[in-house]
Amino acid sequence: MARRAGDELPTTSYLVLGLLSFGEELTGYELKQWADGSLRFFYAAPAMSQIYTELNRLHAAGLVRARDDSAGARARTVYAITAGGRRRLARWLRDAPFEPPTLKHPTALRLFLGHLIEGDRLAELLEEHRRWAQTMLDQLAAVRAGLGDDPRWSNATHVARWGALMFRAERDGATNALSAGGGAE
Amino acid sequence: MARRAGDELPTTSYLVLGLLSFGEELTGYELKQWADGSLRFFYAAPAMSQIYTELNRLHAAGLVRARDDSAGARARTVYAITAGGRRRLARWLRDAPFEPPTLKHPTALRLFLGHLIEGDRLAELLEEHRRWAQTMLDQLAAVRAGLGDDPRWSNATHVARWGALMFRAERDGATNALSAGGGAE
DNA sequence: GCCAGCATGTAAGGAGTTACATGATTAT
DNA sequence: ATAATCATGTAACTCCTTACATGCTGGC
Repeated sequence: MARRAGDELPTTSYLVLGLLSFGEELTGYELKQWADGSLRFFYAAPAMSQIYTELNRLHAAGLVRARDDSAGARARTVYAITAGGRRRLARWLRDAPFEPPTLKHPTALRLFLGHLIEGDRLAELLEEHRRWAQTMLDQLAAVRAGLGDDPRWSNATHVARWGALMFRAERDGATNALSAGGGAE
Repeated sequence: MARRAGDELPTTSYLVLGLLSFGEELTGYELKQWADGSLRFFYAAPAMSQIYTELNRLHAAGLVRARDDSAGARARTVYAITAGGRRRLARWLRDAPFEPPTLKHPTALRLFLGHLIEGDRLAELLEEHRRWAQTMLDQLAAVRAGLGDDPRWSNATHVARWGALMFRAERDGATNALSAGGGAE
């Protein structure tokens, strides 16, 4: 991804900025937990080190404010979004052109190349995929339950519902492939 | 993505090797067309330059064979998978551990951050997403029709069916979000 | 004659990962 | 005590993309 136009930020920056836009002061560590806990259902969660990189970038650009919150000998820096950061994020949300989702689906790739795998092994993989999708559905349901009726999370609830549709498609796709020949053709 | 274990190849290598595993001799250009035409539905198609990079890598490792097929002044190199390449691919398909799909879903991210967008603009984005998903469904249906009953493509057919489930979830998710508040909350 | 498509690459560089390194605090 | 969790970073490196560069060939 070369040559980003001068002042443009990568999507991951907006992702971090977005998490901060709910108003809380958060550490890098906490941001990672948020990302892993809820965002990952629809957007690959960045690595810990990447979060710190983004925070530095955002701080250098004045889009977040850093406050030292060390307790005793323990280092702790909390970040909050600035007014400029909020404007910048809102501008991106409004002006960025539509971008289709990016998907990399190793299991589907392996099914596509099924002529080179033994049926049993392929079935195993599809079964594992099915289990994974079911786990995601369960975790998503838990997240959704945690959101409750708070109107502050109404958009999160919509996304969670959408996610449930996606993971059900994943689960059912694997199940179909399994019964259609992944196992005993 | 640092420190790939000595002899391991990135998934994109296996993707190219996989396209060649159907037995035809193909140019880099043709591989790109294949990738764009059928594979992209479940695996982000690599850029042209990346395909050439992979072909060089695979050739250096003896996994593909290159044959000069230039016609007159026009350069043309066709690549074919070698026996070693086939073995290597089969080994990966068999031994590689399960890997969950990677998804980056900008529209869902923007919906998640909907508190910072005007309803109309959000609705516009969701509508665009819905249209995109419908287009993918149409194109996928065309691909599927082209596959026919040829048993050689039975796995491709399974993948295409799976893909249809996924894109329907995309379309319906956007539609739901649209009626649930993306438009007029 | 000219444009779309065929065909092949190189260069620059951003995005993001894993591995490494370090230390404080809290629960068992 | 000791393991898990909290917390922060650096280094090295791979992947992959965009932009650039070049030229042939066939159809209109």
